[in-house]
This record gives sequence, C-alpha cells and structure tokens, in this order.
Amino acid sequence: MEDGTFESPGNCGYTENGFDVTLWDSRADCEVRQILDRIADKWSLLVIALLDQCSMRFTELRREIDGISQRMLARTLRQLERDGLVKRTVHPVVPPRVDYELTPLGAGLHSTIKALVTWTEEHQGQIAAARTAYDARVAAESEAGA
Amino acid sequence: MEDGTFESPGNCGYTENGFDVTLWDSRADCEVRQILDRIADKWSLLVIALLDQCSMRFTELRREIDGISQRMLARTLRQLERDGLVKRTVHPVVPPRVDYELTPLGAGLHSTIKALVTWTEEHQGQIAAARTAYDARVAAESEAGA
DNA sequence: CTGCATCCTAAGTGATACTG
DNA sequence: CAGTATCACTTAGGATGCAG
Repeated sequence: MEDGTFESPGNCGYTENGFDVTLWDSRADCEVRQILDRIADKWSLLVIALLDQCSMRFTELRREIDGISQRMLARTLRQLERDGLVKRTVHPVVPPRVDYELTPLGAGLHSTIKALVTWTEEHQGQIAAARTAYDARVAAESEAGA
Repeated sequence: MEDGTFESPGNCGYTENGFDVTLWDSRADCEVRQILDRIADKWSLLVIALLDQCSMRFTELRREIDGISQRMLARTLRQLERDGLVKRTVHPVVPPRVDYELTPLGAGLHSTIKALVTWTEEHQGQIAAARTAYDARVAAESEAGA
C-alpha cells in the first residue's frame, strides 16, 4: 500500500454522486456540535463528574474542583442548569443555601462522562509514556537535523 | 429536609479526621485533569470521533470538520500524536501525502467518545427544550421583577 | 453564602502568507 | 498537499468589589 496507488483511501464517510456523506452531522452550526462543545467543556465535565447522585453546595463544589474560580463555577452551573442537566435548589434560609444536583437527564450524561474519566485514569500511564517517547523522538530528530 | 437542619448534606466525598476524601483526584495539577482537558477539547473530540478504524488525510479531515482552521487541525493532530492516540504516516510521494489513523490506544478512547456523541445526538431535543423553558422562566421572572 | 458586574490579562483562534 | 510563521482579534478566565 506504500507504492503510490492512492486511489481511494479508507474513508470514514463515503462519496455519493460527488456529494460527501459522513457518518454524522459535522456542520459547525449543527446543534450536536454546539451541545458537544458545551458539555465537553473543561469545567462542565468536572462538575458533572462530581455531581453523582448527590447534591452539593456552591462552596463544596468550589472546594472540590481545585483551580476553578467563583466566576467560572457560577457560569458553568448556570449553563448546566439551562441545559436541564443540573437542578438548582435555593433554600430560603440565612445565610443563603443553594444545592445543586443532577437531573435525570444529567444523570444519564454522568455515566458517559464517568466512563471518559475512568478511561483517562486507566490510561494516563500510556499517555505519559507516549508523550515522553514523542518528545524524545522530536529532540533526536532536531539533533540530527542540526 | 427544607426546615433548616443542614448538618451534613449529601456529599459526594466524605470527611475523615477533618480531611476531605474525594472520589477522585481533583487537583488542578493532577495528570488526569490535564489529560481530560486535552481530550475533552472541542477539536480533539471531533477528530477522534471521525477517525474510526480508518485513516484520513489532512485535507479530508479538514473538509469533514466544518469550521476548523488549518492551524487548529495541525495543532490538534500534533497533540493527539504526541499523546499516542493518533498515528501519523508520511508517504514519500509528490505531492506529499500524510495519513492519520487511531492507534489502539486511540481506538479505545474512540468508543468512549462515540458514546458521548451518541448520547448528545439522542438527547439534543431534551436539551433544546430545557433551554427554551429556562429562557422563558428567566424572561418571566425579569418581567415580574420589573 | 451565593453570585453578579467590572476590569484586565492571557490564551485560543482565524486569516494570510510563505516553505518543503 | 501538508504544513509552519506571523499578526490581529476574540474569548476565556482570574481578581476584585459589591449586593441579596
């Protein structure tokens, strides 16, 4: 296959009457893409991963998610609430108390995200090794080139 | 539970000798967090989702992923290659031809990400509805407040 | 405690031009 | 074709102060 015959490479999608057919809607303005951008967000991911069949207060979440600012946590929770993934409960007491918990919809997403986190935990060693190998290879090549 | 007794809310983690124990390492400098940020990246997600048991050329990927710039695609592929998720093959022909495909490691991640994409596709209606409801509620509240 | 508004910096991103 | 380099711009994100 390395001989120069590159007629039709293994393509994920396929071409039909000169029109590309893909396995999924990849348009930038596609709804799925937008939602994906939202839930694949750095902070959203962590919040959903943390909110597993339990409710947490604003400050608790902030303490658990090291490095998140008040601003980003508030904004992230707003977005998740708007998307119907997180339920926000305000208790009329002083000082104010607000609990956050996953909605049924959010719980469904949780298991998927949890799988992503688990995968990462299980393979972080391989990724770290790959990075080291890559960096070494690049260094060796620039060495040879110089 | 709405009566003001908020001794110990449903907490995801738990406290042991005054030391918080969480279900996962949430430190900002944690390896898993960094990897998660990388693979949960907007473009990385799409590239991995697209590269399913098939190889694609640079331009093919660019065409499939609507809205991605040459710069971002190149950078994303670099990162994925460095992380050992994507294999880059350069064919010594003119004009140059470079194929990208998932490594076994990347293939494992693919199934997880695919689940995320599938979930999004299946629930985009509910999310859209939640957003509409939320916006309507907010509008009504600001109406009442005014 | 919760969370919004403001300001400001750093990082991400796109457009363009250029190289192997 | 497959990139890299540069520049200009937009956005994300942190710090701070204040309100409910």
